[in-house]
Amino acid sequence: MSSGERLVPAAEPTSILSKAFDLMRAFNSDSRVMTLSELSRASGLPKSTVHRLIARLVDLGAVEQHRTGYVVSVDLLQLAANTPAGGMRDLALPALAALHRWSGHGVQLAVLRQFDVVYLEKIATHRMPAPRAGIGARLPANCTALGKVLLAWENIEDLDSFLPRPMSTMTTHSTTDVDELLLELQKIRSAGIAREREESQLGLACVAVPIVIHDFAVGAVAVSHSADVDVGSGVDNALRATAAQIARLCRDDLSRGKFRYFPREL
Amino acid sequence: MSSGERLVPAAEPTSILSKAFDLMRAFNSDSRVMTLSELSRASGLPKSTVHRLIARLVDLGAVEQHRTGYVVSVDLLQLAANTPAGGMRDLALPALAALHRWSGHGVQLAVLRQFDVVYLEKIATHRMPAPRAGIGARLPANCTALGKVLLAWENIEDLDSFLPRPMSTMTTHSTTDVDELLLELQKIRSAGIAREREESQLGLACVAVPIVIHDFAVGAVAVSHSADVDVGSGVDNALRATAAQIARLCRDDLSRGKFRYFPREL
DNA sequence: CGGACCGTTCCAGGGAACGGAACATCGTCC
DNA sequence: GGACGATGTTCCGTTCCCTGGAACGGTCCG
Repeated sequence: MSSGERLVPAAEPTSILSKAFDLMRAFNSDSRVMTLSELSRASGLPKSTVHRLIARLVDLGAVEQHRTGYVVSVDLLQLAANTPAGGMRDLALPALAALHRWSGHGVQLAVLRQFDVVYLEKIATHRMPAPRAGIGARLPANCTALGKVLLAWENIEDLDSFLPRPMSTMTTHSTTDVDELLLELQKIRSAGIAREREESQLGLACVAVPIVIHDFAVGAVAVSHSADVDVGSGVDNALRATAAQIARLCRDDLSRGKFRYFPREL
Repeated sequence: MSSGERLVPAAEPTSILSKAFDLMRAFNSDSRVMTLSELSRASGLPKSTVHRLIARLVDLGAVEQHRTGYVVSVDLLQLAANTPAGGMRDLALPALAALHRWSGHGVQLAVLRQFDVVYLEKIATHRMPAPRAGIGARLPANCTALGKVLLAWENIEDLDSFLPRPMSTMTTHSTTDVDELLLELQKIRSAGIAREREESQLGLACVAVPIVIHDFAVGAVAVSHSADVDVGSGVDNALRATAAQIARLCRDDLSRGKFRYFPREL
C-alpha cells in the first residue's frame, strides 16, 4: 500500500465524545447496572478504552461506580431538568395533578420530536396493564393519541413526505396506512381532540388534547384508562380545560422572557 | 523563558470530555436557551472551542439547535431515565399518585447523595408558595424532612465527621447546629418519621418517611402542605403505608434480579 | 491445575483537539 | 455614513491527548 489507497473507508473518526455517548446509551432500562465487560460488549469498544473512558465519566459525575458495576448518575437528572421541556413540565405539573385527582385516571404530558412522542410526565395508577414507558421514553407518533394530536397540528402537507414508511406498529390495532392516517389527522384537527383504543398497548385507551400557543402545538396532555370502560364527555372537557390552563401558563412565562423556546419559529 | 520553567501550573489538562460537561452544565433553569457567546462566557471556554464542541454535541443529540440559540436535548431525559433511581421512580409512581389523590397534598420521592437530597418525583398542587425545585434538584439534607429522615438511617457515628460545616441554611428556621441535628436524627430514627416546618421554604411544612430495605433507607417519601394548616395523624399512617408498599415493590424487583443497586453494600 | 472470565496496566505512534487571529454579519449610536 | 461592539464562523500549524492491542494479576468454576 506504498502510496495511499486505503482499503477500508475508515469507518468515521469516532471521537472520544461519541464513544462516551455510546457508553452512556449502553445503559438501558433492562440493565441499569453494568460491569466493565458488559459495557465493552454492548458498546463495541475495546475493554481498555472503556476502562479509561468510564473512569473519566465517573470523575465527571456522569456515572457512579457501585460495588457490582457502573450506573448512570443521578446528576444526569439535574442536567435533563434544564431542557426547556423540563420547564414546561414544572409549569404543567399542578394542572396535571389536579386532572389526575379529579379523574382518577392516568395522565400524561408529551412533546413531539421528529416522528416520536417523548413523554415528559406520566402520572400512573396501579390497576391497568402496566404503564410501560416512563419519563423520557420515545414512542412512534402514529400509535398514540398524543402523537396523533401533535401530528395533526403540524403542516399536513409536508407531513406526507415527512413520515417514515413503513410506519411502526405496536399492536395489531395500530394505524399503518398513510392515507388513512392523514384522513384521521384532518378529523382530529377539526375536532381538537384525539382518541385511541389499544393501538399502543392492548387493554389501554387514551384521549389527548394539544397545548396550543399561537397556533403551535407545543405539547399535548392525555388521559389514559382501561379499554373496557367508557369515560364520559366530562373527561373531554376537563382535558380541554387543563390544556388551556397550561397554555396560558406557558404564554405568561413566555412573555416574561424566561421561556422563549419551542418548535421552530415560535 | 528560553528553557522550560513554566509560569503557571498548567491548571489541569481539562480533556474534551470535561469541557463538554462544563458546557452542558452551563445551561440552568434560569437560562434554558443560550447563545454561543453566552455559553462561552458561562463556561470560560474560548468561543472557537465552544463552537467546535457544541456542533459535535448537536450531532450527538445531546444539544438541540434552536433559532435563537442552543438548548439541552430531550434525549437526555431518556438517558437520565436509566438511572437506577429512575427505575425506583417508575416503580413508586402509582403509589405516590394514590397518596396524592387521597391526601390532596404535594407528594415527593427523593434519595440521598452525599449530603444532599435529590428529588426523583414531585407531584405538586397549585395553591401553596410555589414548588420551587423540580425533578433532579439537589437541596441540603439538613433543611428538609426528606433529608433528615434519610440521614437518620445512615450510621450516625461516622455522620458526625461526615457532615459539612458550616451547614447550609435555606430559611431562618433551618437547623444549623450539629449537635442539635444529631439529637434530632436519633429521635427521628426511633420515631420512624420526620417533620419540618418552614426550614426549607417559608410557608411550607413537610413530613417524611423512609423506604427501608434490609435496614437501608434507599429513598424516602414525603407529603408537603401549607404551614398554617395542621394535618392529622391520618397522613402519617398513609405515608407509612405508602413507603412500605414501595419497599415491597422494590424488594420484589430486587429478588427478580432486575434492580440490584443502591447505597453501598446492599 | 487449566480454563474462562474479570479488571487493570503499559506504551509508542498517530491523529484529534486546541485556541489565537482574521473574517463576515448584524444592529446601534452619534 | 461610519465607527463601534457583539455576534457567529472559518482557518491552520502545533501540541499532546487519545488509541487499543497485548500482557498481567485476580477470582471463580469444573
